[in-house]
Amino acid sequence: MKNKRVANDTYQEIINSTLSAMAEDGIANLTTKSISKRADVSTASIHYFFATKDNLIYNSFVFVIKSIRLDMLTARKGQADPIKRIKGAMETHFSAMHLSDEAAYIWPQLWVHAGCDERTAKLVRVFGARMISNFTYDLCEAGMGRREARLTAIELRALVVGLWLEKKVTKYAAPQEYREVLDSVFSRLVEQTKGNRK
Amino acid sequence: MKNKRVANDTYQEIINSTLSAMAEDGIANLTTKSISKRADVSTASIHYFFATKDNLIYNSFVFVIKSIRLDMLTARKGQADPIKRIKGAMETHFSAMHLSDEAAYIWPQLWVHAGCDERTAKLVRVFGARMISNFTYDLCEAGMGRREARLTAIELRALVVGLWLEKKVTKYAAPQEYREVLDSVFSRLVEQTKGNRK
DNA sequence: TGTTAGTTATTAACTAATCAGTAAGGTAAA
DNA sequence: TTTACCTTACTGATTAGTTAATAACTAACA
Repeated sequence: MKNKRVANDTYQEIINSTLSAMAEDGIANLTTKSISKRADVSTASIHYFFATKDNLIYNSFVFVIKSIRLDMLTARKGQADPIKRIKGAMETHFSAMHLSDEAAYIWPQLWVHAGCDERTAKLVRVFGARMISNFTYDLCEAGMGRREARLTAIELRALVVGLWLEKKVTKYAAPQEYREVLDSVFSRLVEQTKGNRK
Repeated sequence: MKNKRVANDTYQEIINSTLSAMAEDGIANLTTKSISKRADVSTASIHYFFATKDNLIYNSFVFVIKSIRLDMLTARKGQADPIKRIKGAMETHFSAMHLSDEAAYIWPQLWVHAGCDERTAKLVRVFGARMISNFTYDLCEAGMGRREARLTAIELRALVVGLWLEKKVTKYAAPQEYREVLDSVFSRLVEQTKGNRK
């Protein structure tokens, strides 16, 4: 009954299992055994594909970042209105289509890991910088000055992260309240840029 | 050379060491041994004071939350202007006076732990809810309607969390830019409530 | 066409190190 | 002399990672 799967399946299954184990029990309780159980492979297979546990964790994070970046790119495409482009990107962050609900708990783990692993830190930094850069571009197109656009982009990015964290992790407001906040931010943004579109 | 410290010193030293070990190596690499080395006590002492490692982690988090809450209360006191009260609270979050710079890395760990430990989740929830409640009260006093005040409070709270996380963990903007963002948010807030103070 | 040689995927069984927690006893202050 | 504090020395469980063997497929060749 060996070799029942192709290699690529097993590789991805190990990553999926890593993410779901991490989401459920936290990175502190993540073991090769718990991962191997979920993926229904031996612990040796994990080392066959990823060499070390650390490397597996890093590659799982790479997968998450890539997935979200892809989703955001798709959401941006074919959207002519720059403010709507930002809205789409922010909402993608909330829904995270390609990822399971479990995997959404990965973000805080990513931040934690970035705090003590330079490779992961770089991953997070590059992703965030690109998001701010995109938002700045969009806001300029909507008629904002360069400086104001950048500051607003930083603010929007922080807002996504903050709202997302509160909704997913701490949840002390009702779910629809987070949506209302997001909506009111966008009507303010539309108001702010009204009249000076290029 | 035994018994060189009083119990309370050791107790607190273990908590401090837990926090700094967590900040440096992450909760995943937190061991009783690494803590005992930092605190310069035996691992048995940790169990003498806290029984289990889990309990030690929880109590360390309690200490962090209590410290920040105390700082925020102090910052609020004697400040008549409601908007400045909010500003003070948000800035406290950034400076976190009583805590070392290291300990500031604790927040993401707290969120992560809250994701898989109900006791910690409650701690975080109660703290955040109180902050939103305070902000809502202040905004009402500044002349906002109840509903708008609550939504703005949620937004401000998310902004603190987001900006703080980006500044401390991901840092892809320059340090003074985060300050500029915070300042522009407050001038907007002053503008928004101008004229309708009670 | 069937044999074989080689590659890839996978495992059971192991190891050496490390882990959280315990037991028993020592020390100093009250 | 009791009590609170703290240690050394241990334990059994668990850990990440290794090894040696093998199953399953691939392609070259006879």
